[in-house]
Amino acid sequence: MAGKNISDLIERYLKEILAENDQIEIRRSEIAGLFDVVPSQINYVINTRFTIQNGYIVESKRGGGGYIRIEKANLLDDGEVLDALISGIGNRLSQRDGQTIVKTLYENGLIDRREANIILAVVDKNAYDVDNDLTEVMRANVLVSILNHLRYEK
Amino acid sequence: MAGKNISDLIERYLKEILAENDQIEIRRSEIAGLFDVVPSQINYVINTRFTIQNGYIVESKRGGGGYIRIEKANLLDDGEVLDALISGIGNRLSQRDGQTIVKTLYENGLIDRREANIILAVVDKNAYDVDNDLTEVMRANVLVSILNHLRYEK
DNA sequence: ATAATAATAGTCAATATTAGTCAAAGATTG
DNA sequence: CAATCTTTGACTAATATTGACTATTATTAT
Repeated sequence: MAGKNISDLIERYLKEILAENDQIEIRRSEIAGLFDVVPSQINYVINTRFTIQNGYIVESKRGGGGYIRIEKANLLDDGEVLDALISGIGNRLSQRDGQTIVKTLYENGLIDRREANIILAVVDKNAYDVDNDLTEVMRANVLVSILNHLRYEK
Repeated sequence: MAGKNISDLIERYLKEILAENDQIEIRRSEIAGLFDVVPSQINYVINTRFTIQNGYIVESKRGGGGYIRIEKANLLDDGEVLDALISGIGNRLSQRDGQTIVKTLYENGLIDRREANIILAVVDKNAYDVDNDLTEVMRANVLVSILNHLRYEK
């Protein structure tokens, strides 16, 4: 629990700031310098400790003036439904199963009609111009991405 | 929101003026001088931030009395907005351009915040678990599929 | 009129400045 | 000891900045 390793210290440092601001913007190299680690360790900390499951949204930009921004997500209380749906999706997903999931989301009040229609477009077999095997893989991935975004609102 | 590089500052400056006038006419070298950058950086800003996907139309003239004019595109109905956006998408689409499109959809009232959030999930770089080339192709396909669906709902 | 010159903007590629990925090596834990 | 987590760094990718060169239009000189 304490902070035996540097990643934990970096995590704690960032979370202390986030306790007072609901968003921070860092320069990766600065934080790395502060803790005397290689810059990519900051990515490691973010990928392991600031995920959406942990309640954080991370955005970044490269190039001059680049940054990494960490934001506290405003989590909704449908997390468990979403967890269940996500774990039910494997590596691939048929159009039919996708439609079933959309229906479940709608019936549980997680999305309205218009939102359902958008997601149905994503699940549609014509949305991917590749062979069926790859389509099923892509469909699974994209739908999971959507479900994860339904965890919070901006 | 981001604004630690000069291009962002120039963008913001121009958009502040455009918030009150629906068109502006600048002398490239003047703006460059104002921000102390080389003139061609103004082209960079325009090409990356004032495209049709962003909802702007740009015209210019060289020679004495030359100018660059930036105009807010005044698209009449939703169908026209969708046509313009779709025509700007080729076979591939970067995350950045995808985000720009979502923003334009929102600003034109075609989608609300929650819907924007869903489409952002589709456009997110983590939504496709394949190499970047294929991701860009898939992203273009799926987003076009969504845009076409937006035509027939309401 | 025509040609030369000045006054603009456009293009493109080199360089600079960031962040991201990935896998190997090392450390910790059970 | 095996599994997992952390640390490191070489390589990659995205974005921004710069400047040399080009293209277009207007003005001036002949």
